[in-house]
Amino acid sequence: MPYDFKESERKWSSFWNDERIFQYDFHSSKPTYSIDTPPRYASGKMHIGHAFHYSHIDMVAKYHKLKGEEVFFPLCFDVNGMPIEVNVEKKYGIRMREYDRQKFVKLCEDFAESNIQAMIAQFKSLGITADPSLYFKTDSEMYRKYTQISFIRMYRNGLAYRGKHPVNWCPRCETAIAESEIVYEEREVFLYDVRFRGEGFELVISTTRPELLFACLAVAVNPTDERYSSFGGRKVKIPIFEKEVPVITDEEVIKDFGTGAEMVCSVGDKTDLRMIYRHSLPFLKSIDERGRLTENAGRYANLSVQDAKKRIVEDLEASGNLVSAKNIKQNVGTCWRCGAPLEFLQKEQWFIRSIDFKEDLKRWTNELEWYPQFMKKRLEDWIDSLSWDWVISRQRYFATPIPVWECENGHVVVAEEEQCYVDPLIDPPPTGKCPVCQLPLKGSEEVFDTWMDSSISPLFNTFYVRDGDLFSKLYPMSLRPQGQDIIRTWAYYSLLRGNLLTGKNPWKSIMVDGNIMAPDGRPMHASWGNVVDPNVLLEKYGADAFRYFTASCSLGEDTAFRERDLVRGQRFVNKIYNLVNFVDFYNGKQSKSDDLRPADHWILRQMNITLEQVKEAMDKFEFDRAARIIESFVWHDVADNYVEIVKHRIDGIGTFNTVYRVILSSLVMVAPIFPFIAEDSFQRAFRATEGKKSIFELEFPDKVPFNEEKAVTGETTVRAIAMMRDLKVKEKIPLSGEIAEASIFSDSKIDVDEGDIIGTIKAKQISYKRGEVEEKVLSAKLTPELYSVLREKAGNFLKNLTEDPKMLDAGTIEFEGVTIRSKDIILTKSYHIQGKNVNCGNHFCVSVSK
RNA sequence: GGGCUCGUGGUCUAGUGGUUAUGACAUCGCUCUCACACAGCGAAGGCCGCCGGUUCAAAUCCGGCCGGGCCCA
Repeated sequence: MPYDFKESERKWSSFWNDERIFQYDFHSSKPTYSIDTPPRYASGKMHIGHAFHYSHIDMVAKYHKLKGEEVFFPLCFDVNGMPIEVNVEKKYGIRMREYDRQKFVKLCEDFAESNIQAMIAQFKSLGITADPSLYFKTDSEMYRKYTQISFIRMYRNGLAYRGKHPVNWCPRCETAIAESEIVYEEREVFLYDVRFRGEGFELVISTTRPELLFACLAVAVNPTDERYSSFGGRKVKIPIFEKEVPVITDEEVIKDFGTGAEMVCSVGDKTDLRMIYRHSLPFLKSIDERGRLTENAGRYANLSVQDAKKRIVEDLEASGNLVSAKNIKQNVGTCWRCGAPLEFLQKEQWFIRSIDFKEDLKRWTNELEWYPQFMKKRLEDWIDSLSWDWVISRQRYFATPIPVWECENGHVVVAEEEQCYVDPLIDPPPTGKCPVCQLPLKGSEEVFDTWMDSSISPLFNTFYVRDGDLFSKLYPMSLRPQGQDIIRTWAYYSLLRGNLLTGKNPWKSIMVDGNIMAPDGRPMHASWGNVVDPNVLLEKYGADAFRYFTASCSLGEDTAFRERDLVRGQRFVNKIYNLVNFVDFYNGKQSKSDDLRPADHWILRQMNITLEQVKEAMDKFEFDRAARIIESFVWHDVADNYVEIVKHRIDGIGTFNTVYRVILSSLVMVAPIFPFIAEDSFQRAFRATEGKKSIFELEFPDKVPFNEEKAVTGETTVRAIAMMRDLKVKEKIPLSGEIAEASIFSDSKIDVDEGDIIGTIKAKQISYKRGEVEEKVLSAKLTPELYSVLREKAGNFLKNLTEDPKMLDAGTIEFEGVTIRSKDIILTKSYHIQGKNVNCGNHFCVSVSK
């Protein structure tokens, strides 16, 4: 009966769940390994990226459980924010801002909740055993309560404050637009070169927005631009408006865009915004909510942007200050709903101080262990590039309300911690009236940036505020696993919040994953038709095979999806299934006791090496490496070689115990990657003897003792047998057929286990022969050390050696004044024995005769 | 435009100084071999993206270019 992965997966995922195999035990004496699980976004269907990323995390969880740690791996969902709002708008054909706010929020909650059961089922189908007893949802009042409390604490410590910052604004819809609601379109626009005059010089700037001339705060040039090297710090006058502004230098100015001089306006685009912060320029309101110029524009006030542009260009031309105008293509941000070009508008916003902590942030970043290392650089670069504090307020509906009230004079009252969770649009303020001017207070309509919620996950997980004892036990967490795309958001904000609120990093290590690309190497997009559905794959190959693919992806790198890895994974699962059949079949059928033989010592040595290497790889989250090492051991050492050798003596207790132990250890090693076949195998063939409920209650195996000398003999035996079996196939002798004689050809004494050779290849006798082999040196390999000694003589030496291999016989060779030991040289030879097919390894050849 | 990253047989991947470059999938041969034909053994297939530099020696280090990916509040 072949392995029925569907039945097995159904059975064991329910078993793990029912038996609470992966439930965290708060009273355990084992050390805790805690994972700050990325809350899965509750917008619906499972994408292959989710399946990939959570499989990696699950491998870490299962590996650490097998290492004997108490694993804290919460099951959690992220529910706030715009994608769900958009889904709800689509589903019901409504528009958020035209709909009753509380009703809309309710629709969002229901929509998200309706997806969660399906997502839990998806996790189960992948063998992902996040712990339902550590469950949270970022829109629950319980969770939002701590988002609000953390804000209140930061506010009381002066870390949260109110200030002005631009938002993207649609002048037609008269509403704020989130970054992800912006649709960028390439449009033809005019680039105008405009003359600014200074004392004794003039400067021609290039701009696509002459209507903002009046809001020009400075003219910027690149500091490395030789044309303008003497201009920095001087003053120029804005044409028409005759206002004087400074010339500043900024590296962000692109030298070959237009004239290489540009005006910094309040606020034309994002570059302007960064320069305003960098050079401490004042904000000046230039455009109002309806997209008209403000009174700061003087006689152009109240004109629409388009009309003002036309009038100002005319006036520039009339006054001789317009040098030229030419067509260029430019990406313009437009409203996703109405297509109108967006404006940047100054609005009151809430901020969290972060610029003050740049140096601290870099230190905190450095204190983390990064996997892979290079991801750290991305966060450092991000911190370096910051120009303003974190803006945490959003003008949306479905998120945690900012717990503040305001009077009409702008005095702010912040909620008391005891009130939380609180919705200021529903609940009364703690003070009744404004304590400053006694006017009525109005609840804030603003909500938090969703990163305010998600970035307290390590605090929420560790019972911050809720339970001091647990908090000191669990914080900081062991690991933050996350995607590379959110380093500058989730990782950054969590690091900042964790430290500002507790004075400590939220985790010890961070593991950053890449993305799964479509098979064509591009990102998956529904519109490109290259989306791969993980459910189809699970149906076809099973979860273990899918996990094998995910394991084969190097951490931190983008990987194009490749179905053939699932094929390989499935075959490997099948291989394991059959190996366990072998063990199961012979279990208890031993009739005599026997001692370990060289091949047994050899397989134990190989197992020890494998255990060590797998541990090393898994500790560094190198799943691809771990998978390769295990596969090579299980498939080649164990299945192809060892099992063949022990078949003739499997009736011995010692032999069987070694097979049993090697295969059980292999199962434990592979269990984080292949949990289903590992559990299924354990239950079938090992549970009764091991006395544990699940394979995940075993411990990652320790090294076992073996005899090195015998292992070497074993290795030679294994090689000899492999070569002889190959010869039998070539000579068309059935592998089960008997042969008269097996011969070993060598110039020196070869130690082998004759019993295993005879037993495995079914030979009547073994003969040793010498001197009959004709050798030809094909190539020679030198150790790196030898290369560093020989240096430029290396090439010449190798040439001589190939022509005259006898020079090696001396043990040491004098070559152009250098002494060389022959054991530092590895020769590859070809061998011939007259009239006979032979197979050869490094030191000997073999042949078989019928 | 900037930062980081990847570019290796038909396809995908291992390998970060040492001279016939690892393995998988696909292809072709031979074998039902008593755990497994989802297997075993074997064969064919590569100017290691391009150009230049460092070195006795470069897929590997450095520089430039080309192409893919993530991010840029």
